[in-house]
Amino acid sequence: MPRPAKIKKNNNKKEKEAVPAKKRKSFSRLRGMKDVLFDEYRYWDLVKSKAIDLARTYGFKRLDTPILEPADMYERTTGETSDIVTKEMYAFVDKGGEKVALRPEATPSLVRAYIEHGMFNFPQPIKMLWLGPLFRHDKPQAGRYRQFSQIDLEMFGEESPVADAQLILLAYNFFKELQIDVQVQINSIGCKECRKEYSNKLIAFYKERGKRAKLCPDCNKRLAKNPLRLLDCKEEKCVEVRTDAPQIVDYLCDDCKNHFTKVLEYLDELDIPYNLNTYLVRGLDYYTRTVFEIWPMDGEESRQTALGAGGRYDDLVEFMGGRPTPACGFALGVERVISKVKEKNIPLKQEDENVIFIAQLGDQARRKVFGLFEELRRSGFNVRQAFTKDSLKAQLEEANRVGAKFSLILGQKEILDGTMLIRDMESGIQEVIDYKKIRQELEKRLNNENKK
RNA sequence: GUGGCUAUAGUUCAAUGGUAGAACACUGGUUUGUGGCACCAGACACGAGGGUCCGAUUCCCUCUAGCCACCCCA
Repeated sequence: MPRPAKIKKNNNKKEKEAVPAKKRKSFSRLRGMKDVLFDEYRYWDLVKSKAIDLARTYGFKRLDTPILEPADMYERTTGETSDIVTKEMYAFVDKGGEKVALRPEATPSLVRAYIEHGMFNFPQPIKMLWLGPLFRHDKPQAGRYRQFSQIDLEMFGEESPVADAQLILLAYNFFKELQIDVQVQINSIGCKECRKEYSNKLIAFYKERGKRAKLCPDCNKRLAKNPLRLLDCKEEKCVEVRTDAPQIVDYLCDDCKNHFTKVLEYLDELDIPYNLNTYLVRGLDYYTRTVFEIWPMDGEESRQTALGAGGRYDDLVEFMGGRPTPACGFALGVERVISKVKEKNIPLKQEDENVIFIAQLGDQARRKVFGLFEELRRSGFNVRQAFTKDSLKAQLEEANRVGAKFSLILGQKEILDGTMLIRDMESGIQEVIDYKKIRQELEKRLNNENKK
């Protein structure tokens, strides 16, 4: 009976809309969202603490901003034509009728905070370290999630090229210390004035006869909307046309050229390997002058997803209603960095050392040992326990799992004698010790360990 | 948004048009006051819906999800 089958097939498509209404017995993660479980979290700790330590030594101070912000803040800064805003933003109207968005990037929030808290009255420059989740409704892929995290470093109120170079140095050191080989791609896209001039030249170039036909459809649109992005296209035909295109470095005004030259000089001075990439333009509207990306130096050239990116945005503070304030910054993609760390098999810190496990038998012992645990913990010992378990076997299993060096065991017999057992977990040898001398005994044994 | 590959236990993977296996992990036991090793036992899976068929985890379709590439981006 093939006929009923067809009818049902048609029904199937209609059911598609009804799926969410279906009763679900269990729940699963939303698309593109990740749970970070215990083992994975060790990598997060490594990456975050590296960023925090490094940033602190360069004088960056940490701050946080809300996850929810006014949606139009991004529309007006990130770019009304950018994919981030037009296609990927989690935006909705809240109960108060306000159009809000889950932040798709950090910089606008940080600029907003700078202005809102009158940070121009603080000693300049303001150096910020920010890290947290961002949201973009993308199609999930390698190194891309709908909720992802960035580490952001921003510097406000400093026009000097030293600032640019220092940020790049910081980013470079971050990767170096994580043992990830990277290369800095760098370019200058000038200021409002010289970029405009270059932009016109570029449009003129691409409008020369025959060229438009060779470009991909996207690039034809870009020509009207955002001509700089033509340089970014990876389509073979477009790359070919591009080779003869005018280069922005030749059109920078004196100030911009001077600024960029200095940035490069500092990088030379610091021995940071960089590639002057005249095709590098960033996707966000607010960048001026220096722009850069951090690329992994892999054998495979195919995947050239940036691990981090940033640049200068000298007009943004004023544009968002603040005083004219030069600024620059960059962002690192935490998930991408972590996947590189994993790829390189970079060793994580060792698990806890010198763990003392406390085991008990019977209610009376359990009660007594509660106090001992607290006492030892306060004295700085690395203590562990499994007081919910009754059998000694189960407790020693746990001791083994956490890699305990010694286990202290208290049972009825020991309570009566005023003693406790100390078991060396490696050798299995155990001795009876005076309950009152536990601390001394532990100190003695741990000292001996360290001497070895 | 477009395209390719995939979907079996907690994990990594098998097999099969007719009752789905292993390894590791987990729980219990050998040892009712002693972990690691060993041995024994146990629990746990065919992503969802539909079709073909006597019978589908297997073949077909749709959906969903994952991975990957494009777009874009960190």
